Amino acid sequence: MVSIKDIASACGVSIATVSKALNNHKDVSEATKAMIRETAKKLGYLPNSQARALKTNRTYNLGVLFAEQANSGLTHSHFAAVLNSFKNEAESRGYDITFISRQIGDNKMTFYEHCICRNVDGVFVACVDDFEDAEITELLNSSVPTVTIDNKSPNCPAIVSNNEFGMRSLVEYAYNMGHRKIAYIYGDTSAVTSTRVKSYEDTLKSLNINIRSDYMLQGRYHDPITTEQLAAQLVKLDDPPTCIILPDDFSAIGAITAFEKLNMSVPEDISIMGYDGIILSQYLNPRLTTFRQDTERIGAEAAKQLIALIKKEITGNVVPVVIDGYLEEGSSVKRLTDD
Amino acid sequence: MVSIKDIASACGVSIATVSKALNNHKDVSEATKAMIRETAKKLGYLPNSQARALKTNRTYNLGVLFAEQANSGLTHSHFAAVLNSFKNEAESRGYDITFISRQIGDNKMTFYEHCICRNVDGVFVACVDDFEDAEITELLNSSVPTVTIDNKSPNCPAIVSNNEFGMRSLVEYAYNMGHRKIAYIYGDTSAVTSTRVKSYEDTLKSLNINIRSDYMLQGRYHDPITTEQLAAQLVKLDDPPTCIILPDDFSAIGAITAFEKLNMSVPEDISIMGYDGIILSQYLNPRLTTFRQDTERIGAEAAKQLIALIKKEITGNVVPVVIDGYLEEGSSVKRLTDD
DNA sequence: AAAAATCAATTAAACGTTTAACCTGTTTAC
DNA sequence: GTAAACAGGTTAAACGTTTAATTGATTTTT
Repeated sequence: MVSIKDIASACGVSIATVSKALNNHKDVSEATKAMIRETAKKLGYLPNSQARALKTNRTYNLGVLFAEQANSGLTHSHFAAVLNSFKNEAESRGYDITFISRQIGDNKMTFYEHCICRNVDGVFVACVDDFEDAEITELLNSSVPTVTIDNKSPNCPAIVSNNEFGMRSLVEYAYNMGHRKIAYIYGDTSAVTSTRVKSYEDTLKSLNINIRSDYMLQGRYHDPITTEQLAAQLVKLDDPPTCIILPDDFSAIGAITAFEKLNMSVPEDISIMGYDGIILSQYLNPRLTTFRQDTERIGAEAAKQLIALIKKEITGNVVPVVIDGYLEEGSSVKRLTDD
Repeated sequence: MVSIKDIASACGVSIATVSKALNNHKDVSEATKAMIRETAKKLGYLPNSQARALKTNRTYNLGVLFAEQANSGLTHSHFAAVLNSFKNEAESRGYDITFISRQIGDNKMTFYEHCICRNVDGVFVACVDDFEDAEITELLNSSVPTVTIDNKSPNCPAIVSNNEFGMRSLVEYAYNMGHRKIAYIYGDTSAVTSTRVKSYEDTLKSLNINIRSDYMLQGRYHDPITTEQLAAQLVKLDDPPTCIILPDDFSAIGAITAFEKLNMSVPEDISIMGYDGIILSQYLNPRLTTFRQDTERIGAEAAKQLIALIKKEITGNVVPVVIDGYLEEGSSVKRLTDD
């Protein structure tokens, strides 16, 4: 590969001059710069990013931590969409993105160690549902600039979807459609879940509806199998709900499966609502009423915040950026006549 | 950060000894190795991957080129699934993956140049439908180890899904269901498309069905909008087809939309078939009959081949690895009574 | 007992950059 | 006319590794 040294000897100047010319420093004459740039192009010179990083400690590389309990990875529609917009935004600002794993070559390591080895400028912790995990906290408490989504940590900027508003929208929608027996299968224990659960309860209260513990079941995110069992359980209650809110759209498939097996039809016999608003949701039968998260903005905002943090334009102690969404009305909720 | 130098002075040995000890060379005594490893751990030493790469020219980093005309990126279910298994396989073998863009910092560059700058060990060209593109050929003809999918190039190993078999399966299935008027909306011009078109034509011939040009329309991959128009066009023919094969499952949504608007129901009024077998396909209404590609194996095989190529265990001139799939029978094709 | 081989370490150069410090010649200031 | 400022360079060190060449001591061979 052609290096700065080759350009230097071709131009009859020192390598320092070449470096400064290519980085457009002020103490190289325009004439020399022009000549250096020209020969650089002619020789097909390309800077070696690791040599540069070694000196400057800047890699223009962002780590992405993409792991969750369900381990669906990139096939997880919602997170894939978030990552996609993160990627687009980061790339347009000159940053590459690299997935953070637990190994480089033969060396096993923690996520944090991986970041240090690779010297990423910062890391986007996406698609993580357990922020209590030892490896995650190690990373979040480290000096590596970090941005998270859906996590309220004092340590690093966070992009949070407006889960309070989202859940309220869903419950109020069901209420307005005449439902009073609204069940909720919620996901794995997490900040998102507790926000949604609180909002579910608060909204019911504000609507003067009693909170029933038999209508609240802990399920799992992105897990149709678990959801299927729980949904079946709910409709077999003596006093079953008329509407069920599911942890996410993909899990809603589980509920649909459960009702098919029980020969119940949606929304005639039972109404359901999802969360996320993935593309799939609008092609399910019936179209799913769900709360659409703005994945486009979430990802882009995460990239902006992370880069701002890297450039020290902001500090870690910021108030989370809240991204709104909207209720996507499908046809999975029946309007009850007795309303 | 703690470097090899710190360990050296802590242990009272030279940095060379430390390096060799940590890389487990033979010419360091076991006792010294043990002591060095111990202090390395105690000091929290982590190797700097760019310094190492600078000397060794091995980054343990694989580039991924992920771009197609529709520009749906990671939200493209089929390619996301392929990438996911590629990622899993690569990571389990100690390789990181980094997306290849056209910029690093403020420097704009071609894909090839990006690979050189970052010094990736190899690159996986996925999700590219135009292998004639100047930037793609520049990369494929370069010295960068490369693996492609769905592309037959003499230059680099390729993983190809068995499109001949896939299309034949679909056509024969339709035939066996009694269909004789089988149309095909095919995707953008590419090796995949021509293989499928040829297989479509060959299969019809072998079944003694005439090939009708009005039943063959060029559409686009992953583009429900275009497909919607073309599907509508097909059913308005004087002698319309009874079954339509679509370029992929996502585009099938376009056909479904078209028929909804025309008040036609699937499969009662018209039968359709997709291609890919994305998760979504089995939750469409009706469930889509489609040819399921083995994304799991395609991605994993791509990673294996690429790493083998990097390690020079294989040369570039290999016969493409063909991955089979299977027909996923849904309920979008009607059994015709007149059979 | 001398020569050869082996072991365990060190020295020093190299990978491709960046950058602080220095140098030299010209211009400006008064 | 001399000092100061500046423009446009160069030198050399450094970033954190790896590794070929070397050294010196011990062991083995004959």
